[in-house]
Amino acid sequence: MIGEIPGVPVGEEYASRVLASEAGVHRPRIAGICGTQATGAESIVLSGGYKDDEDYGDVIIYTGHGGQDGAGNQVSDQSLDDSGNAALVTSHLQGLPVRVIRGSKSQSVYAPRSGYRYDGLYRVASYGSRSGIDGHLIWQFRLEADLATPMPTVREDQLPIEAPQQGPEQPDGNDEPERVRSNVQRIVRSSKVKNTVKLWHQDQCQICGTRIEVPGGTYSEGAHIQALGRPHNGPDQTGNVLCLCPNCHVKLDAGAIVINDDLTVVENGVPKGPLRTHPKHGLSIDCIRSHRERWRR
DNA sequence: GGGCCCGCAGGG
DNA sequence: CCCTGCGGGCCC
Repeated sequence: MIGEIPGVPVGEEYASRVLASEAGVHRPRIAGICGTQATGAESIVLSGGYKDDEDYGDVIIYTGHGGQDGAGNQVSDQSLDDSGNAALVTSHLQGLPVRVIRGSKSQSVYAPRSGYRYDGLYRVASYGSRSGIDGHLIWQFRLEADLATPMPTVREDQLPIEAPQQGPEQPDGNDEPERVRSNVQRIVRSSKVKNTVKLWHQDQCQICGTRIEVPGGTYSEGAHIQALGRPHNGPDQTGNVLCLCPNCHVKLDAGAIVINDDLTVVENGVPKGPLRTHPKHGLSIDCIRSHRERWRR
């Protein structure tokens, strides 16, 4: 289950991983990432197992899993083929929320004194690879707290991390990027209907054929033909959704592209060829007509 | 407190 | 099915 677990408030504590698992907050009993490439990540645990992690409370630099020996040393490179890491990529590409759980073994000042604590929803703002402390390739994910997610409590026996001091012995400039809460983070609504359509088309744009491939995944957008809500009142059904690249999505939404009843794509009055279709993906002619009527000119 | 080893659920 | 993974308890 992606997002909040009903009945589980932010700050809920669990004495053990087994109890957190039974509550559904973080189902795996050992692994730090729960999820798959297809669904995205449900939840992650910060438990001090990866020394390259950084925890600033509302921003977390989370290291993917894999490549370790039993003693917590990186002995080989990490990969995005690893299901947990690929799940975090999907969460980024689809803008999905990820539950964050902090464990007492984390070195962070935000770690709970004992056991595990659910700390709310975060988004995967970015990700990338680098050489880790132990010299092997690691993948890291920047998680940013949702606006509704409160700053976690600081352990009383530890001081919060001080910002780097500006002193005369400091070199000019500042390599440390300013930590500012990004409230322009794009939050893409994801629905079962859109995911179904995107899966049928394997993220290939039904208009231009583009399939955006990035490390760890592919990207497309589910676009409603007839817009939802007033005054258009389009249905949230697969017959009213297209799998599109971002460019064609904008063109469809703003009327640069309309579709004829015979599924010919028309861009600014010029026929461009047939819409790509899939046998399981029946389209609503009513919705196509309604969209065309909206942009009659 | 550290090392060990027995775990199980989730995922391919 | 087999394998892995930011446990956890027990022994020393």
